[in-house]
Amino acid sequence: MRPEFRCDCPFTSALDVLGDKWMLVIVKQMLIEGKETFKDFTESDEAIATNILSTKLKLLEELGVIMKTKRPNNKKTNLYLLTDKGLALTPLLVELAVWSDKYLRDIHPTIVNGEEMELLRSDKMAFASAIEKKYKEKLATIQYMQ
Amino acid sequence: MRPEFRCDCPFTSALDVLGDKWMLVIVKQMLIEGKETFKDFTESDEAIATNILSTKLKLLEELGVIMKTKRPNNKKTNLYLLTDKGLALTPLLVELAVWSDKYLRDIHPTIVNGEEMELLRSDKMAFASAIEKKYKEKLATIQYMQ
DNA sequence: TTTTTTACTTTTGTTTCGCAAGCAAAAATA
DNA sequence: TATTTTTGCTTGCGAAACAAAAGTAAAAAA
Repeated sequence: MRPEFRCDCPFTSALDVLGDKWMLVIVKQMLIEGKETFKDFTESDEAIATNILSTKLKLLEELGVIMKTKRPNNKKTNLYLLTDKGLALTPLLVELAVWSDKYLRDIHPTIVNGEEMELLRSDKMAFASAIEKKYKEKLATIQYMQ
Repeated sequence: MRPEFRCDCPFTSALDVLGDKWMLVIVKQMLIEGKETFKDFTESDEAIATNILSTKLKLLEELGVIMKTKRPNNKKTNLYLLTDKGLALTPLLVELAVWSDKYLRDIHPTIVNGEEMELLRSDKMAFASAIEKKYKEKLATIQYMQ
């Protein structure tokens, strides 16, 4: 796997890999919404098509952003879990949300605005740490093939 | 202009607007590489096609991320400058570079690795502040139609 | 006055996206 | 045990986005 990088710029190279409509949305669904199975993703608000989901999950796995595994007692359902490389995208996702919160409300007034946005506004690093910690605890708790 | 948002999630909404191959690359070229004119962009490492460049510049302007203006003594050449909304993308760009630096080198070894990466690694917020400050100083210095 | 530069648009592919349908294996149910 | 449902895909096809090449028109430079 070599996603054909445009040049040697670190900014651009990240976008060569993540810069599309779906890659970071899938990571967000795993990190924030706890989605783990193919089914989980298809039932999302964002309504991703199954062929695209399939393609992107493969890409994310090849990149090492997610791992594909199973629960010990289920041979059918695949479990998709974030790796360290995937979890390291948390600060990036947080910056996306911070920018949306500040600058997108004028053209998209229905962006969610609940209590959970308070911590994001007052201390984005604490917000990032909290969701990272939560995900790591989950990884330590659930059973899956390693 | 209403870029058809998939849902009310702040993460996803940012990606509805910025999640493609070019939007953030153009912002980066302005912020980091000082590109200001159509010509400047066409001469980039990333080699954007002129039709796409034209479309994306329009989109960025409609979004309020950039402004299109001219120098007082030149009726031909357009000047593209970042607005506050565009400058506010600095922390996001910095996170992209931080992640590339840490996690993309194994599959893309020629990513630039000069002295400027040191500050990024040791203090990313200082790095972000430095480039934001530099851009603001430039805005205060150059002449353009307001 | 002619040439060059700048900022595009147009044309014509090609690739990616995305809906709908289909399918096979595993799991759940009767 | 047999049948139905669930899960995780793949396939086919139309639509949209992307991209290379060429063309254009106005301004600036020579």
